[in-house]
Amino acid sequence: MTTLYARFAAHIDAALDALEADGALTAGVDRRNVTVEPPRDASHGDLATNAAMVLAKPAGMNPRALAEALSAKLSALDEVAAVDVAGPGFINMKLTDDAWRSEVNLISDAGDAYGRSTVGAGKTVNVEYVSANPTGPMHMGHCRGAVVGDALASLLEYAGHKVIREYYVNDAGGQVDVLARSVHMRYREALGEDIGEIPEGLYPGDYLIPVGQDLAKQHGTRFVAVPESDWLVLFREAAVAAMLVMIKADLKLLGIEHDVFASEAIVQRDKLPEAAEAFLRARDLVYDGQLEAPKGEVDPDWEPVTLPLFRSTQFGDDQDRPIKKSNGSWTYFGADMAYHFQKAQNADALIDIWGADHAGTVKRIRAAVQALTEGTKPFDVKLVQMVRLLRAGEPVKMSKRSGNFVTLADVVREVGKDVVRFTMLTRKADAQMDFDFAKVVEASKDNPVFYVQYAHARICSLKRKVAEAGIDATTPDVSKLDATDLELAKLAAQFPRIVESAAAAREPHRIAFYLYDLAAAFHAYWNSGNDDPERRILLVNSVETTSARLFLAAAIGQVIANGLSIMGVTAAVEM
RNA sequence: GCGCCCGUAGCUCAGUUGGAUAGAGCACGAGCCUUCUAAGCUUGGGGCCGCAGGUUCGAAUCCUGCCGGGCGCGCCA
Repeated sequence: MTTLYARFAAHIDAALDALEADGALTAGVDRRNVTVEPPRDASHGDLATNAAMVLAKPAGMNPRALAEALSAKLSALDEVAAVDVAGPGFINMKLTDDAWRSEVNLISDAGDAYGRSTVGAGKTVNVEYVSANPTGPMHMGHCRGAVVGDALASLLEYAGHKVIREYYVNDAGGQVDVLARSVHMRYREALGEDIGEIPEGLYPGDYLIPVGQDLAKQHGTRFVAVPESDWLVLFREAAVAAMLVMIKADLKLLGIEHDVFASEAIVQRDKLPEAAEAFLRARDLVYDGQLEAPKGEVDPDWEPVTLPLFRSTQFGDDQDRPIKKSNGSWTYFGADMAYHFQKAQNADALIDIWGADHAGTVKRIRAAVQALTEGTKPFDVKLVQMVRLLRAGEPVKMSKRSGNFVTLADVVREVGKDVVRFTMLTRKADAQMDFDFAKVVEASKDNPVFYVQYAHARICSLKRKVAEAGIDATTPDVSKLDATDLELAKLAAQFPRIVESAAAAREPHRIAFYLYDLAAAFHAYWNSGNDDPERRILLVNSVETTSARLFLAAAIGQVIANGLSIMGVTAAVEM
């Protein structure tokens, strides 16, 4: 049994086939833009399709005439009560009540699979997210990308993709050397030396103290008075490993677990950049050349240097990009390019979640992926905007220098995983957002986290009440659901198509907005029982109506729970 | 100087990839609690969708040019 919207998409497709067979429609016209949607204005009916308008032009036909022909076919369907053609060629359908009742049954039968889709066709998508430098605990700056990436990964799974959740560990650059030097100071400190203040430019955080202590325990004084070159690699690896343990623990607080932690150092050790360079040189996409001096302000230190450059301008970038530095080591871009090359071997599509401050590097990586995969692997970057932390309306001050940043662990501890995750998904990713500690825990309609959770909890409480009242609701009869009840079913029935469109657009926030709408509709339904006791769900003198409405409410609760599971938020049973 | 993102109600934001009369919450006005949890519900007012052109049956959505805001801009990560 397919869901209602999927079924009607198939009905329309079949009707168009029939029209082609009759010679009433030119064969072979592209149908990709044909949609089935609820009309904006409910008075137009339950479902609308733009098929006639979209197909008329390429078929060389009059849209109204095509609409009439198509509506004749559609009106023959059992589930269709009425069809009319409106405006320039919209086909509006009113469905029978039974069509909607059967969807309630379907939700109940499908349970936590309701809304799952196969549009992903099992294609593998690699979602790379977080990828914070392994130099300290996670702070709030990383949080939104982590949640958006994780929810997007779940959403794509729900829509039928295979998903690889990946974290790229930048353990090869200068920053991890700085980390290693910071740890070396903590190591000496652990051996009893008075190191005083941690010097400017090193990481001052206390979280490095145990790392130094461990190294002291393991190696004693061996690395105190020897040159840096003797200990740098060892200390770097130990420090990065320790940082990753912390980061994984932080991510776990948010319910996030990656499948793959890919190391930049290993990318370099395995000579992947060399392979990528050779691949590109063979196609004349890497050459040795000089970049022009930047326009605008003149930098007196500018000197032209010959470097191996990737021809990213051929793929729409503003200038070609160096893949190696003048000292012969790889640039960040050079390694990153090779890393994406590797990811593309094991996936059909790549998605990166980046902070908006990296917007300037999107073009070059896109160019590189296009060049290295010869255009065969779709690649998307989702940019995630900054979150402003507020406490009672006042911005929370953060200073990385003093180590006084707000850690992710602190925030999760204060407001909870569910609140953090849901809140991060209440804006589209590329819009800036405020996170106010007071507001996100507020128990009011103003707070979507609470509002959606509350709807689910209410439904659970209802099940308990019905049981307490001694009503046997085990054999619900959906024919007892009237037109008012079915309005809720209509909204619930949209969940599968919301999932598909959100997945296609890579926009998990749409699930959050949909759940808010569904919760609002349920609360309104519930409250209508205050004005009119006949509209209550629990009616002690009518077992049939009670069990039917409870069945409907349970279906709404199921959809809310399914949506929340995509977001990684717990569906509260009571509040 | 160039590139990217953004501009929708007084405020915070949605807008189903081009559909019909542009929506929600807050705030403001008016109703509603001996309750299946009022932790809310119903209802009213409020809009040149930044501006000007273009594309077509049809534009908040796509294209071009301006105006305004944010971010970035040679070998950092």
